[in-house]
Amino acid sequence: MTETTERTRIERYDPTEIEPRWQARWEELGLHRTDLGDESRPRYYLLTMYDYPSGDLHIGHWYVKTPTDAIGRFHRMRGENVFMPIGFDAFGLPAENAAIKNKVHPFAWTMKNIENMRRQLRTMGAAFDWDAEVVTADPSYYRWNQWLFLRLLEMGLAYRAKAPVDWCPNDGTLAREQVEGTDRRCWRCGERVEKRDLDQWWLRTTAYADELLDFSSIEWPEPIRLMQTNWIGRSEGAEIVFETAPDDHQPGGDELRVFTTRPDTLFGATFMVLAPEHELVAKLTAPEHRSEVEAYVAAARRETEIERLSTDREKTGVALGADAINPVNGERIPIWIADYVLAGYGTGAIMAVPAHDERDYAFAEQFGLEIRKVVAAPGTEDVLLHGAYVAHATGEVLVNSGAYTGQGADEGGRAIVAKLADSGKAEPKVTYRLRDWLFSRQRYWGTPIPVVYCERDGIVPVPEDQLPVRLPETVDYRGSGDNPLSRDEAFLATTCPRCDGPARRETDTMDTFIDSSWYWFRYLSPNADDRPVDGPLVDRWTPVQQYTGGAEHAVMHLLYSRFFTKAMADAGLVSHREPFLRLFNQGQILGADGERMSKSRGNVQDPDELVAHYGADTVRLFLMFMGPWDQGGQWNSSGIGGVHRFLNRIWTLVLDPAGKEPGDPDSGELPEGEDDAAAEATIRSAAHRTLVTVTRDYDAFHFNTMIARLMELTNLLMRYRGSVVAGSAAWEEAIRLLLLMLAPAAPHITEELWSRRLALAGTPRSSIHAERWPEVDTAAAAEATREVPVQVNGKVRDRVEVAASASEAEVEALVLGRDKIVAALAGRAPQRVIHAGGGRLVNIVVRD
RNA sequence: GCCGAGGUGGCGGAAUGGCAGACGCGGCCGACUUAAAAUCGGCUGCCCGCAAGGGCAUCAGGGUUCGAAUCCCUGCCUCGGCACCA
Repeated sequence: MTETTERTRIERYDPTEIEPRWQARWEELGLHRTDLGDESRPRYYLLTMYDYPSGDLHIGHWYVKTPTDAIGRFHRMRGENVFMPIGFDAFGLPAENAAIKNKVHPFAWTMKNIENMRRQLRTMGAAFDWDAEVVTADPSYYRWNQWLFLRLLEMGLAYRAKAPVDWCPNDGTLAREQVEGTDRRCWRCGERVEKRDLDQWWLRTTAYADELLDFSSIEWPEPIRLMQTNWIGRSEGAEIVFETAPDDHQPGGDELRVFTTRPDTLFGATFMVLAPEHELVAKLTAPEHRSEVEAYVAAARRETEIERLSTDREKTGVALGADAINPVNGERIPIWIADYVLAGYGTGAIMAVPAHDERDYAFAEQFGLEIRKVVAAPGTEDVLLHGAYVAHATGEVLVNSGAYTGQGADEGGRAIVAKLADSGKAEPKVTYRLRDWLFSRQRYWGTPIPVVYCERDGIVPVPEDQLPVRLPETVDYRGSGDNPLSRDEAFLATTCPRCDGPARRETDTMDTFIDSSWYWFRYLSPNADDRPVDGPLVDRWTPVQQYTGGAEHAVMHLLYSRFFTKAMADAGLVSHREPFLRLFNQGQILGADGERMSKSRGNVQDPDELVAHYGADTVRLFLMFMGPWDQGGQWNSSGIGGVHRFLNRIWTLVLDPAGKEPGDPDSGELPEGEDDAAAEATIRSAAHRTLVTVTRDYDAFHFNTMIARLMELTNLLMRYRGSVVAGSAAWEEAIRLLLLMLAPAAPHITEELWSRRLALAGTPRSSIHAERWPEVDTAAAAEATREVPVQVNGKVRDRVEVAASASEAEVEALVLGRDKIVAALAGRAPQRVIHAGGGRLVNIVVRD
């Protein structure tokens, strides 16, 4: 029999057989169940964002989860007790919409999807601890949303109030961050959002505004921190009190408070602008302006329904026919209303300083109002303005500012505030862009808000022992507009817990972001039926060490979770104030067309198909190999064969080291100039050097280069396959290291090969995933010689091979004698010789 | 408009002050095969040259440096976030 036919007997690498077998086995062994009570090892809570059970896993889910799994497996091999739970964000609109469309109950639809996703998730071979699973639509979860809500209510962090809110005709009320784009569309359905005055439930996120700006105890990516910082939008300034001036139609004397970040420009205030919704508008409007003002206010109410093209459209507004008095100089200045002043920010009124604010400048130009320069950069005091001067130059001084003229702008501003403060006309003030979180929703498929409305006692919380307030199972959730729960008389009618009189239940449900604001705590005790979170476990296991997920949640989920953690800390439920110590945002996988993957575009890559063809290990590896994890990218499957071939080579290498490929010209020969000992040293050195970089790459989540290094090692071993050193101690060690290093990324093939090797060696079976991460042998990793590139004036002209231990003087002597260098120097004397990077390179500097 | 990330072969990308293009895809050539596939080996940035060798090259332009894809300045382009927040 020839070697060729012998070779054909080697079993083919067949992931479709191997992978389900090991997945079943791991589950049987409970390999991925975390003993939360194990204190013998350091704990590592690794969290990846749970998913909405839309029904289908797409490649994007794999892109987040499989590298995260590799991180978890790596940490486990490093001796840590890793907890990697998973669950489902199971409340939300798509279930309800699907229910309306297909006439299935949202619960049935959701649970069917979860079933399917559990199956798909298992095909990843990820080490999720399924025992910790939570499903937020389950009463055993959402009752604790209700419990937490009651606690927040007690603490004054939840409240009900009437305010102009964002309203989508399909989806009802929305949080501010759920309204997207200049033209203000609903983040879910894309419909135009309107403003409505409604009584709604709010969470007082603004109570933690300053603390939310402090990231000093967490390691989050700079872009996310910036986005949150900008979203919170802290502005320091002053509140200044203007008074209305008396005139024919009103007596004056009303306070008009404004917030400004530029009190130094107070002398430049030449008019005031109120938001159209401002409470004093009606009172201040002069009779001859009334019709015009009322028309403008009405138009502003419809504003969001009107085509809004861009933020730099023309300014509009109308004068009220009343004046205010500038407290700093007693000057009368006209009061206008305009929609560029927002009712919801600051005091809903501004002092307009056209000379030093672009918007005020545009408005003043539009309506011919006075523009008075009061701040000037040094030497520009007499220069005419051609636009608002807003820059902050050093040495700016006040001009046209009465007694303050000539003072530095900052110092003058402080002095003006201090002076006015004496008479109660000003106070330093900090204002935030952040608003409280509107979390009540007029939909069925969410957590019922546990309060009742009593005719006698008003709003009464449902007592704890009556939780959960369950969602009624049959309800007419079809149709739009009003709230489905309000159509269910049986749900609606109740008695007041306080007076036993007739009462009606709240029919709003909670925003699903409530569910995700604390779910990682619940993973630690998903079945506890007497408390939301387990104090001792929470103390031991949280904050989460590493969180992974998309950056699209920057100002929603990630900010809400920080808020909840702080609120829960203040409620005494947890002992720390930040949820996630380290955050990593992986990039997004786009469709082959460069667009977001979506069913409607038809550009969704189905992972099941790829798994059926190549196996999960190949898909995992390919996703990690594509590029840096935080970068994402356009889907293009054309390279996946290369990764699959890599796994095939490893398979061959391990199972058939002595094989000689038919047609391989070098097979069986050692590289020229290498004897057995040298070859073994080369192999050992390569394996240990690979271990150094691979360890570093796992730590830094640089999976693409990690895999490249393993490919290099594989390619190197491939050159020795069939030679006398194949099967040597060095070879065996390299194979062992290769499998261990690959195990976190490709768990199935490595487990299979590991078990076969153990069987061959007659050693008792054990999982590769229970092995310890190998130690580097630094002596073996060292190389005997190094190659030094030699530059002349920065251009590489030669390379020399020197002993690793060669001194700079030795290298220099050798280099200067080389033919190519002598030629390149062309008789010129070296002016300087630079030995760079600890002997990595030599640069000879000569002058022409 | 403001804030942020980025721009490197035909393609994904590597190198974050020291050999530009690791690794992979694709392509070309060869081995094996009746043949093809699979597999294995070699070559593959562009230009000049038979070759040895040389020149050019990291969006564009300038600067710092012995040395720049990397640092600085100016501009262009792509992607993400924000949307008149006083």
